Amino acid sequence: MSRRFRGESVHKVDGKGRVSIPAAFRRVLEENDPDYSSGLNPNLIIVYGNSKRTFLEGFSVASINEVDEKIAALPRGSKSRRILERMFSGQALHTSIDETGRLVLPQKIRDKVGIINDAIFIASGDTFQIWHSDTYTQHNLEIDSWYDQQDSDFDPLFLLEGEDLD
Amino acid sequence: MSRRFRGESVHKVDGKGRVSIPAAFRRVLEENDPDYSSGLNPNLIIVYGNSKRTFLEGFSVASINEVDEKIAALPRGSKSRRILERMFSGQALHTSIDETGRLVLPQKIRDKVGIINDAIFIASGDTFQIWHSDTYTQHNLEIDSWYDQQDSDFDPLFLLEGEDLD
DNA sequence: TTGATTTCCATGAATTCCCATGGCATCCCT
DNA sequence: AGGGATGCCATGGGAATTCATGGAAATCAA
Repeated sequence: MSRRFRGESVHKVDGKGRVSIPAAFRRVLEENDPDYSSGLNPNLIIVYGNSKRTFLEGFSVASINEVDEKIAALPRGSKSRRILERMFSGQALHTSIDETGRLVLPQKIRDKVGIINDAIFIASGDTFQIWHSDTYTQHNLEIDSWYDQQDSDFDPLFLLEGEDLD
Repeated sequence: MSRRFRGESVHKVDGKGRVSIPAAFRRVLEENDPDYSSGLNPNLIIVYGNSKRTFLEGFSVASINEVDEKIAALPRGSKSRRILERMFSGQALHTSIDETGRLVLPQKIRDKVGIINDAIFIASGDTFQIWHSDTYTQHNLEIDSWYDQQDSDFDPLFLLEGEDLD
Protein backbone atom coordinates (compact mmCIF):
# COMPACT_ATOMS: atom_id res chain seq x y z
CA MET A 1 0.00 0.00 0.00
CA SER A 2 1.41 3.33 -0.92
CA ARG A 3 1.35 6.31 1.26
CA ARG A 4 -1.64 7.03 3.44
CA PHE A 5 -3.39 10.23 4.31
CA ARG A 6 -2.46 11.67 7.71
CA GLY A 7 -3.69 14.60 9.72
CA GLU A 8 -6.72 16.80 10.01
CA SER A 9 -7.40 20.45 9.25
CA VAL A 10 -10.15 22.97 8.80
CA HIS A 11 -10.63 25.02 5.63
CA LYS A 12 -12.97 27.78 4.54
CA VAL A 13 -15.68 27.06 2.03
CA ASP A 14 -16.72 30.07 -0.02
CA GLY A 15 -20.02 30.90 -1.64
CA LYS A 16 -19.13 28.99 -4.76
CA GLY A 17 -18.29 25.87 -2.82
CA ARG A 18 -14.58 26.18 -3.34
CA VAL A 19 -12.41 24.70 -0.61
CA SER A 20 -8.67 24.12 -0.33
CA ILE A 21 -7.58 20.55 0.19
CA PRO A 22 -4.83 20.09 2.78
CA ALA A 23 -1.55 20.28 0.91
CA ALA A 24 -0.38 16.98 2.40
CA PHE A 25 -3.47 15.26 1.01
CA ARG A 26 -2.74 16.59 -2.44
CA ARG A 27 0.60 14.83 -2.46
CA VAL A 28 -1.10 11.54 -1.71
CA LEU A 29 -3.72 12.09 -4.40
CA GLU A 30 -1.00 12.87 -6.93
CA GLU A 31 0.97 9.75 -6.07
CA ASN A 32 -2.11 7.61 -6.40
CA ASP A 33 -3.45 8.94 -9.67
CA PRO A 34 -1.98 6.94 -12.56
CA ASP A 35 -2.80 9.80 -14.95
CA TYR A 36 -1.05 12.37 -12.89
CA SER A 37 2.13 14.03 -13.97
CA SER A 38 3.80 17.17 -12.78
CA GLY A 39 1.89 20.24 -13.85
CA LEU A 40 -1.46 18.47 -14.02
CA ASN A 41 -4.25 18.37 -11.50
CA PRO A 42 -4.83 15.10 -9.65
CA ASN A 43 -8.22 13.40 -9.83
CA LEU A 44 -10.20 12.19 -6.87
CA ILE A 45 -13.60 10.74 -6.11
CA ILE A 46 -16.00 12.15 -3.55
CA VAL A 47 -18.50 9.61 -2.27
CA TYR A 48 -21.50 11.19 -0.60
CA GLY A 49 -23.68 8.09 -0.27
CA ASN A 50 -27.23 7.80 0.90
CA SER A 51 -29.16 10.32 2.92
CA LYS A 52 -27.92 8.92 6.20
CA ARG A 53 -24.31 9.80 5.64
CA THR A 54 -23.21 12.89 7.49
CA PHE A 55 -19.85 13.29 5.83
CA LEU A 56 -18.14 12.97 2.47
CA GLU A 57 -15.45 10.44 1.77
CA GLY A 58 -12.57 11.24 -0.55
CA PHE A 59 -10.83 8.52 -2.55
CA SER A 60 -7.70 8.60 -4.60
CA VAL A 61 -8.00 7.05 -8.06
CA ALA A 62 -5.98 4.03 -6.94
CA SER A 63 -8.18 3.46 -3.93
CA ILE A 64 -11.45 3.73 -5.79
CA ASN A 65 -10.16 1.30 -8.38
CA GLU A 66 -9.49 -1.19 -5.65
CA VAL A 67 -13.03 -0.81 -4.37
CA ASP A 68 -14.48 -1.08 -7.87
CA GLU A 69 -12.66 -4.32 -8.46
CA LYS A 70 -13.88 -5.83 -5.27
CA ILE A 71 -17.43 -4.88 -6.14
CA ALA A 72 -17.06 -6.35 -9.61
CA ALA A 73 -16.04 -9.63 -8.01
CA LEU A 74 -19.38 -9.95 -6.24
CA PRO A 75 -22.16 -12.00 -7.89
CA ARG A 76 -24.04 -10.00 -10.47
CA GLY A 77 -27.45 -9.05 -9.21
CA SER A 78 -26.65 -9.82 -5.59
CA LYS A 79 -28.07 -7.41 -3.11
CA SER A 80 -24.71 -6.36 -1.72
CA ARG A 81 -23.44 -5.68 -5.18
CA ARG A 82 -26.41 -3.50 -6.02
CA ILE A 83 -26.05 -1.54 -2.81
CA LEU A 84 -22.37 -0.98 -3.31
CA GLU A 85 -22.69 -0.06 -6.96
CA ARG A 86 -25.31 2.46 -6.11
CA MET A 87 -23.10 4.05 -3.51
CA PHE A 88 -19.82 4.10 -5.37
CA SER A 89 -21.13 4.77 -8.83
CA GLY A 90 -24.32 6.74 -8.40
CA GLN A 91 -23.77 8.57 -5.17
CA ALA A 92 -20.28 9.66 -5.99
CA LEU A 93 -18.61 12.42 -7.88
CA HIS A 94 -15.49 12.16 -9.99
CA THR A 95 -13.67 15.45 -9.91
CA SER A 96 -10.23 17.00 -9.70
CA ILE A 97 -8.23 19.55 -7.82
CA ASP A 98 -7.65 22.88 -9.53
CA GLU A 99 -4.30 24.62 -9.94
CA THR A 100 -4.69 26.54 -6.71
CA GLY A 101 -5.25 23.33 -4.77
CA ARG A 102 -8.99 23.67 -4.43
CA LEU A 103 -11.91 21.39 -4.90
CA VAL A 104 -15.44 22.50 -5.72
CA LEU A 105 -18.26 20.99 -3.72
CA PRO A 106 -21.56 21.47 -5.55
CA GLN A 107 -24.37 23.05 -3.59
CA LYS A 108 -26.36 19.82 -3.46
CA ILE A 109 -23.53 17.98 -1.78
CA ARG A 110 -22.79 20.74 0.66
CA ASP A 111 -26.43 20.85 1.67
CA LYS A 112 -26.51 17.11 2.16
CA VAL A 113 -23.85 17.08 4.85
CA GLY A 114 -24.51 20.57 6.16
CA ILE A 115 -21.30 22.21 5.05
CA ILE A 116 -21.62 25.99 5.09
CA ASN A 117 -18.66 28.18 5.89
CA ASP A 118 -16.02 25.67 6.66
CA ALA A 119 -15.17 22.02 6.39
CA ILE A 120 -12.82 19.77 8.29
CA PHE A 121 -10.71 17.21 6.47
CA ILE A 122 -9.72 14.11 8.43
CA ALA A 123 -7.37 11.42 7.20
CA SER A 124 -8.60 7.88 7.60
CA GLY A 125 -6.16 5.37 6.18
CA ASP A 126 -6.28 5.38 2.41
CA THR A 127 -9.29 7.69 2.27
CA PHE A 128 -10.20 10.93 4.00
CA GLN A 129 -13.43 12.37 5.31
CA ILE A 130 -14.91 15.83 4.94
CA TRP A 131 -17.30 17.05 7.61
CA HIS A 132 -19.02 20.23 8.59
CA SER A 133 -16.84 21.05 11.58
CA ASP A 134 -19.68 21.28 14.08
CA THR A 135 -21.14 17.98 12.99
CA TYR A 136 -17.74 16.40 13.41
CA THR A 137 -17.32 17.70 16.93
CA GLN A 138 -20.77 16.42 17.71
CA HIS A 139 -19.99 13.04 16.27
CA ASN A 140 -16.89 12.71 18.42
CA LEU A 141 -18.53 13.44 21.72
CA GLU A 142 -18.83 9.75 22.37
CA ILE A 143 -15.14 9.07 21.92
CA ASP A 144 -14.21 12.16 23.85
CA SER A 145 -16.29 11.18 26.83
CA TRP A 146 -14.82 7.73 26.66
CA TYR A 147 -11.35 9.25 26.95
CA ASP A 148 -12.52 11.18 29.96
CA GLN A 149 -13.12 7.92 31.74
CA GLN A 150 -9.61 6.64 31.15
CA ASP A 151 -6.52 7.35 33.22
CA SER A 152 -4.76 10.46 32.04
CA ASP A 153 -1.81 8.39 30.88
CA PHE A 154 -3.88 5.82 29.02
CA ASP A 155 -2.24 4.84 25.75
CA PRO A 156 -4.62 3.85 22.94
CA LEU A 157 -1.95 1.52 21.60
CA PHE A 158 -3.07 -0.75 24.37
CA LEU A 159 -6.22 -1.30 22.31
CA LEU A 160 -4.17 -3.02 19.66
CA GLU A 161 -3.35 -5.85 21.98
CA GLY A 162 -6.51 -6.87 23.62
CA GLU A 163 -10.14 -7.60 23.30
CA ASP A 164 -12.61 -5.10 21.95
CA LEU A 165 -14.45 -2.57 24.03
CA ASP A 166 -18.12 -2.15 24.80
CA MET B 1 20.15 -3.18 12.71
CA SER B 2 18.94 -1.39 15.78
CA ARG B 3 15.23 -0.99 15.75
CA ARG B 4 15.02 0.77 19.05
CA PHE B 5 15.71 4.31 20.11
CA ARG B 6 17.97 4.95 23.12
CA GLY B 7 18.74 7.95 25.25
CA GLU B 8 17.29 11.40 25.77
CA SER B 9 18.38 14.94 24.94
CA VAL B 10 17.20 18.51 24.81
CA HIS B 11 17.19 20.66 21.66
CA LYS B 12 16.31 24.22 20.81
CA VAL B 13 13.14 24.98 18.88
CA ASP B 14 13.31 28.15 16.79
CA GLY B 15 10.57 30.49 15.71
CA LYS B 16 9.80 28.46 12.65
CA GLY B 17 9.39 25.30 14.68
CA ARG B 18 12.63 23.77 13.51
CA VAL B 19 14.30 21.39 15.92
CA SER B 20 17.27 19.08 15.54
CA ILE B 21 16.49 15.52 16.28
CA PRO B 22 19.12 13.50 18.17
CA ALA B 23 21.62 12.15 15.68
CA ALA B 24 21.30 8.65 17.11
CA PHE B 25 17.54 8.72 16.47
CA ARG B 26 18.16 9.65 12.86
CA ARG B 27 20.09 6.44 12.31
CA VAL B 28 17.17 4.44 13.61
CA LEU B 29 14.70 6.30 11.41
CA GLU B 30 16.88 5.75 8.36
CA GLU B 31 17.18 2.04 8.99
CA ASN B 32 13.47 1.69 9.42
CA ASP B 33 12.31 3.63 6.40
CA PRO B 34 11.99 1.31 3.40
CA ASP B 35 12.21 4.29 1.04
CA TYR B 36 15.41 5.57 2.57
CA SER B 37 18.68 5.48 0.77
CA SER B 38 21.88 7.35 1.40
CA GLY B 39 21.51 11.00 0.48
CA LEU B 40 17.79 11.08 1.10
CA ASN B 41 15.90 12.27 4.15
CA PRO B 42 14.19 9.66 6.28
CA ASN B 43 10.44 9.86 6.84
CA LEU B 44 8.76 9.67 10.19
CA ILE B 45 5.29 10.04 11.66
CA ILE B 46 4.47 12.31 14.55
CA VAL B 47 1.37 11.32 16.47
CA TYR B 48 -0.06 14.14 18.55
CA GLY B 49 -3.33 12.55 19.61
CA ASN B 50 -6.30 13.95 21.41
CA SER B 51 -6.38 17.04 23.57
CA LYS B 52 -5.29 15.18 26.68
CA ARG B 53 -1.93 14.15 25.34
CA THR B 54 0.91 16.23 26.70
CA PHE B 55 3.64 14.93 24.42
CA LEU B 56 4.26 13.92 20.82
CA GLU B 57 5.15 10.40 19.80
CA GLY B 58 7.54 9.77 16.92
CA PHE B 59 7.26 6.62 14.81
CA SER B 60 9.56 5.22 12.19
CA VAL B 61 7.86 4.18 8.96
CA ALA B 62 8.30 0.52 9.85
CA SER B 63 6.73 0.99 13.25
CA ILE B 64 3.75 2.93 12.02
CA ASN B 65 3.13 0.34 9.32
CA GLU B 66 2.92 -2.29 11.99
CA VAL B 67 0.38 -0.23 13.87
CA ASP B 68 -1.63 0.46 10.72
CA GLU B 69 -1.80 -3.21 9.93
CA LYS B 70 -2.99 -4.13 13.36
CA ILE B 71 -5.66 -1.47 13.17
CA ALA B 72 -6.78 -2.72 9.79
CA ALA B 73 -7.20 -6.17 11.30
CA LEU B 74 -9.75 -4.92 13.83
CA PRO B 75 -13.44 -5.17 12.94
CA ARG B 76 -14.60 -2.25 10.82
CA GLY B 77 -16.71 0.12 12.87
CA SER B 78 -15.64 -1.29 16.24
CA LYS B 79 -15.03 1.24 18.91
CA SER B 80 -11.38 0.31 19.31
CA ARG B 81 -10.82 0.73 15.64
CA ARG B 82 -12.52 4.08 15.50
CA ILE B 83 -10.47 5.36 18.41
CA LEU B 84 -7.23 4.12 16.94
CA GLU B 85 -7.95 5.37 13.42
CA ARG B 86 -8.72 8.80 14.69
CA MET B 87 -5.49 8.88 16.62
CA PHE B 88 -3.08 7.35 14.12
CA SER B 89 -4.59 8.68 10.92
CA GLY B 90 -6.27 11.91 11.92
CA GLN B 91 -4.21 13.14 14.82
CA ALA B 92 -0.88 12.43 13.21
CA LEU B 93 1.51 14.02 10.77
CA HIS B 94 3.65 12.42 8.09
CA THR B 95 6.88 14.35 7.71
CA SER B 96 10.58 13.95 7.18
CA ILE B 97 13.92 15.08 8.46
CA ASP B 98 15.70 17.73 6.44
CA GLU B 99 19.29 17.66 5.26
CA THR B 100 20.54 19.41 8.35
CA GLY B 101 18.93 16.82 10.60
CA ARG B 102 15.99 18.91 11.64
CA LEU B 103 12.31 18.33 11.92
CA VAL B 104 9.65 21.02 11.65
CA LEU B 105 6.88 21.07 14.23
CA PRO B 106 3.96 23.18 12.97
CA GLN B 107 2.67 25.87 15.28
CA LYS B 108 -0.56 24.05 15.97
CA ILE B 109 1.27 21.03 17.28
CA ARG B 110 3.72 23.03 19.34
CA ASP B 111 0.86 24.86 20.95
CA LYS B 112 -0.92 21.65 21.72
CA VAL B 113 1.84 20.25 23.88
CA GLY B 114 3.24 23.59 25.02
CA ILE B 115 6.56 23.44 23.22
CA ILE B 116 8.13 26.90 23.01
CA ASN B 117 11.90 27.31 23.10
CA ASP B 118 13.06 23.79 23.60
CA ALA B 119 11.96 20.21 23.44
CA ILE B 120 13.24 17.05 25.03
CA PHE B 121 13.44 13.81 23.06
CA ILE B 122 13.09 10.59 25.02
CA ALA B 123 13.58 7.14 23.56
CA SER B 124 10.82 4.69 24.33
CA GLY B 125 11.32 1.33 22.67
CA ASP B 126 10.55 1.52 18.97
CA THR B 127 9.10 5.02 19.28
CA PHE B 128 10.26 8.19 20.97
CA GLN B 129 8.52 11.00 22.75
CA ILE B 130 8.89 14.75 22.43
CA TRP B 131 7.96 16.91 25.39
CA HIS B 132 8.20 20.51 26.42
CA SER B 133 11.04 20.13 28.90
CA ASP B 134 9.18 21.65 31.82
CA THR B 135 6.15 19.48 31.27
CA TYR B 136 8.42 16.48 31.20
CA THR B 137 10.10 17.40 34.47
CA GLN B 138 6.70 17.82 36.01
CA HIS B 139 5.55 14.48 34.71
CA ASN B 140 8.65 12.80 36.12
CA LEU B 141 7.98 14.14 39.55
CA GLU B 142 4.77 12.16 39.50
CA ILE B 143 6.54 9.00 38.44
CA ASP B 144 9.18 9.53 41.10
CA SER B 145 6.57 9.82 43.75
CA TRP B 146 5.20 6.51 42.56
CA TYR B 147 8.63 4.95 42.99
CA ASP B 148 8.75 6.41 46.46
CA GLN B 149 5.80 4.31 47.35
CA GLN B 150 7.55 1.11 46.38
CA ASP B 151 10.03 -0.80 48.53
CA SER B 152 13.50 0.64 48.27
CA ASP B 153 14.73 -2.54 46.61
CA PHE B 154 11.93 -2.61 44.03
CA ASP B 155 13.33 -3.78 40.70
CA PRO B 156 11.41 -2.54 37.66
CA LEU B 157 12.30 -5.72 35.82
CA PHE B 158 9.77 -7.34 38.08
CA LEU B 159 7.19 -5.78 35.78
CA LEU B 160 8.32 -8.10 33.03
CA GLU B 161 7.07 -11.08 34.96
CA GLY B 162 3.57 -10.62 35.97
CA GLU B 163 0.25 -8.96 35.71
CA ASP B 164 -0.07 -5.28 35.02
CA LEU B 165 -0.17 -2.69 37.75
CA ASP B 166 -3.21 -0.51 38.08
C1' DT C 1 -30.50 36.68 -20.01
C1' DT C 2 -29.63 35.34 -15.67
C1' DG C 3 -27.85 32.58 -12.29
C1' DA C 4 -24.24 29.29 -11.94
C1' DT C 5 -19.90 27.61 -12.97
C1' DT C 6 -15.15 27.88 -14.46
C1' DT C 7 -10.81 30.69 -15.35
C1' DC C 8 -7.71 33.86 -14.29
C1' DC C 9 -5.32 37.09 -11.33
C1' DA C 10 -3.99 38.83 -6.54
C1' DT C 11 -2.04 38.75 -1.79
C1' DG C 12 -0.56 37.96 3.07
C1' DA C 13 0.98 34.35 5.76
C1' DA C 14 3.22 30.16 6.41
C1' DT C 15 6.63 26.88 4.96
C1' DT C 16 10.67 25.27 2.52
C1' DC C 17 15.14 25.89 0.62
C1' DC C 18 19.75 27.39 0.64
C1' DC C 19 23.75 29.05 2.72
C1' DA C 20 26.52 30.10 7.01
C1' DT C 21 28.91 29.46 11.60
C1' DG C 22 30.98 27.75 15.85
C1' DG C 23 31.77 23.62 18.57
C1' DC C 24 33.39 18.98 19.11
C1' DA C 25 35.29 14.71 18.05
C1' DT C 26 38.08 12.01 14.86
C1' DC C 27 41.48 11.01 11.64
C1' DC C 28 45.90 11.38 9.92
C1' DC C 29 50.50 12.99 8.90
C1' DT C 30 55.06 13.90 10.36
C1' DA D 1 52.65 13.78 20.77
C1' DG D 2 51.45 18.05 18.30
C1' DG D 3 48.49 20.21 15.20
C1' DG D 4 46.14 20.69 11.51
C1' DA D 5 42.49 19.01 8.41
C1' DT D 6 38.02 16.80 8.13
C1' DG D 7 33.49 16.01 9.09
C1' DC D 8 29.30 15.73 11.65
C1' DC D 9 26.35 18.27 14.70
C1' DA D 10 23.31 22.00 16.50
C1' DT D 11 21.70 26.26 15.36
C1' DG D 12 20.68 30.79 12.79
C1' DG D 13 19.13 34.00 8.97
C1' DG D 14 17.24 35.41 4.65
C1' DA D 15 15.43 34.34 0.06
C1' DA D 16 12.29 31.80 -2.61
C1' DT D 17 8.24 29.16 -2.93
C1' DT D 18 3.88 27.25 -1.62
C1' DC D 19 -0.54 27.75 0.79
C1' DA D 20 -5.07 29.32 1.76
C1' DT D 21 -8.18 32.52 0.44
C1' DG D 22 -10.58 36.35 -2.00
C1' DG D 23 -12.47 38.68 -5.98
C1' DA D 24 -13.30 39.84 -11.02
C1' DA D 25 -13.83 38.42 -15.60
C1' DA D 26 -15.16 34.96 -18.90
C1' DT D 27 -18.08 31.02 -20.10
C1' DC D 28 -21.98 27.96 -19.75
C1' DA D 29 -26.47 26.22 -19.47
C1' DA D 30 -31.34 26.50 -19.45
